[in-house]
Amino acid sequence: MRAASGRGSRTLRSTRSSRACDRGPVPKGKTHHWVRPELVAEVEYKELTEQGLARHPSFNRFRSDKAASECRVDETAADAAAAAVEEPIPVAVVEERTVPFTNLDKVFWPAEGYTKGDLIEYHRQVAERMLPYLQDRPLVMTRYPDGIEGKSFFQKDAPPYAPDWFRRVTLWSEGSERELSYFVAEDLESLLYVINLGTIPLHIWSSRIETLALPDWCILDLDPKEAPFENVVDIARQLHEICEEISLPSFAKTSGSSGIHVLVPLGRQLTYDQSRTLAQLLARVVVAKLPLTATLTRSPDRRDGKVYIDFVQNGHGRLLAAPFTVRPLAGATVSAPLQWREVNKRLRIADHTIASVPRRMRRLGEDPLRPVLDLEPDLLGALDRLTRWFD
DNA sequence: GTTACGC
DNA sequence: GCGTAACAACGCTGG
DNA sequence: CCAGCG
Repeated sequence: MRAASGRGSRTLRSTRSSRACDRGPVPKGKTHHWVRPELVAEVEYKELTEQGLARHPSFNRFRSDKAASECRVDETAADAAAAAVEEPIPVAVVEERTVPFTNLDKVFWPAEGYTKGDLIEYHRQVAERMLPYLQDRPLVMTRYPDGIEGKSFFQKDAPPYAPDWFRRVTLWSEGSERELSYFVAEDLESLLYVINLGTIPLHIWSSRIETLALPDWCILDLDPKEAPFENVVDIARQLHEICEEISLPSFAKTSGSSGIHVLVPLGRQLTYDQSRTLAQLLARVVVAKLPLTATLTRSPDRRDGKVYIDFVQNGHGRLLAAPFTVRPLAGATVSAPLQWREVNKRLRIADHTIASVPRRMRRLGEDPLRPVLDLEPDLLGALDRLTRWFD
C-alpha cells in the first residue's frame, strides 16, 4: 500500500443541483453556484422566496430513482414565482459538499505504517461496494483519532459541527432518555467525512430507517475466542449446508477480527424477535450436528474451547460490523464478503486487509454478499423444513 | 478529531 | 491560552 | 435485582 502523497489537507469537492436549473446568474449578493442538473435530491425548505428559491433548505436524500430531466417546478412554486418575477426561475438548491481531509500522514497502524490517508484511500476504492449496506441505516462510529494504539470511543450522536448536508436520523435512546441524531451515509462524501473523523470500524443496524422493526437479514456470529479457526470454518459450512437443505439463501463474510458472520436474507418479513428465534433454531441444529466444536454457551469460561454461535445479535438497536469495514487490529483487516467456496481450510481472516480487498473486489467483479439486501426467501417454507429436525 | 468549559 | 472532558447501550443469562 | 457479555 502506498502512503498518501502530498501534504497538508486535500479536499473532496462536489457540487450538485437538486432540481433542474440552467438559468442565468443568481441575484447579485448570493453565492450560489449554478451547475448543469445531473443528480436529483429531495430537499425540505421553510418556504419559497419571491425568486422561487428555497429558503432554509436542508438536504434530505438523493433520489436515484428520478432523472434530473423528470424534475419540474411544482405548480404552486411556479405560480408564486411567475407572479413575483417576469421570468420564473425554477426551484433550485445547490449542494456544495466539501470534505477537507486532515492529518493524512498520521500513522494509524504503526506496525504496517498505514496512515489515515491510506484508510481514506481504501474507503474511496470500496465505496461503491460498501455504500449499499450503509444506505438508509443509522451509523455508529468507533473513533480512533490517534490510530489503533490511541484512545478510542464509540459515537452514535452525530457531532453538531458536522456539515449540514450530512443526512441524519433522530432516534430515541431508551437508556440515556434522549434523542440521538445518527449519521446516515449516503454517498462517497459522507463516507469519507466519517472516516476523516478518525472512524475505523463502522457499525450498522440490520434494519433500515423506514422499516426499523424489520431487519433485512438474520445474522449468526461465529466467534471462536480460543477455538481453532478451522472449527469456525466447519461450522459456517455446516450452517450453509443446513440452509441449502431448507432452500434458505445464506451468505458469509469474515468478521475482520477472528470469526465469520453468516447472514440469511429476510426481505423484511420478520421482526427482530422472530429473526432471533430463527437464528437460535439454526444454531441448535448446528450444535446438534457438531456438538464437539459448537456451543450456545454465552459464558466464555464455559465454552470448553468450542466456537460460540451468537444468535442474540438479532435485536432492536443491536449492531454489526458493516461489510468492508476496517478493524482497529494489526494488519488493518476488513470484514470481507466471501463466496461459499472460499470458506475452506485455506481461509485466513488476515488475508483480507485494506491492502488486498480493493484488488480482490476488482478481480471478483461482483460482491458475493450483495444479494442479502434484496432477496425475499420463502421463510415459512424454510421454517417448516427446518423444524423437522426437532421431531 | 473537534468542541466546550474552567481556570 | 491551555488542559481536559465528552463523545454508547440493550437484551440476555447466570448468580 | 445486579453484573457480565457481545
